[in-house]
Amino acid sequence: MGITKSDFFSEQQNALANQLKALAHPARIAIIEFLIHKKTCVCGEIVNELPLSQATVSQHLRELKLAGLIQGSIEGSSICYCINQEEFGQLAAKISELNTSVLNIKSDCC
Amino acid sequence: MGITKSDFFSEQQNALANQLKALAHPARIAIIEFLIHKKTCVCGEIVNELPLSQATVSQHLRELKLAGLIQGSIEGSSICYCINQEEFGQLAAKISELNTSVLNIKSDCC
DNA sequence: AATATATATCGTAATATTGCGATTAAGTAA
DNA sequence: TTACTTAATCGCAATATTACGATATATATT
Repeated sequence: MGITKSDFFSEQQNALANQLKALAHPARIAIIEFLIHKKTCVCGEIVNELPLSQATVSQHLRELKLAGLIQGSIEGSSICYCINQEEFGQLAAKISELNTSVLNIKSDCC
Repeated sequence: MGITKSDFFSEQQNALANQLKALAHPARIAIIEFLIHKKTCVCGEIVNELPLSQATVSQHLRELKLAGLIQGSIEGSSICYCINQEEFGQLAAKISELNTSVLNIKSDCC
């Protein structure tokens, strides 16, 4: 008990849940928004932007990377991060698709 | 330590993170998909659809309700659930907006 | 080589989530 | 009223997440 019963759900459901979970933290949303705001790769500045320790920010970056939402490439002694536009687009598309279906619902009792 | 430092992030960032967190579980995605599939309010059937106990499903429904993504209304001795189309649409719009910004990024190093 | 800078990882404490059996609450039917 | 049905809540155990100091790693500079 206590563990998420992933085995009983579909690949798609688990995959979507994982990417959403990666986004579902204010610090990680702040990172994404910062990368959007900078409109390019960002080396190093992320730690200074957030009210969190370097270790914690690194952990958040790791989770976004694992979920495929950002990429990092070595640039000298630091690391450049940017959004994985392809993956982010696919996630947005899935949500949009769900919403299209939601709009088709004709509720009759709520 | 260990607690999410919500105070240091904006209202918007926390609100978005909360709604995403509500969606970020395969069981809760399955619930949303089931409500979409039925195309109307659903009374009672949700527990039978999921490989989880009644108590656990009720808890997931509660979280979706707290996040505003679904609504429940009393229908005799059972409860009818349906998606809150307005709230779901707003969440989808936020993600879509983020993605529009992401598409404007011209990465030069990743 | 020695030092400095940037980032990742380890270890650990605090907190949150997941899941379920048992119970409660509230309506329905007999 | 008593029994039945439906759904929420309680209490608890297992697991996961969040955060950070300390340490490790890896590149750059002197």
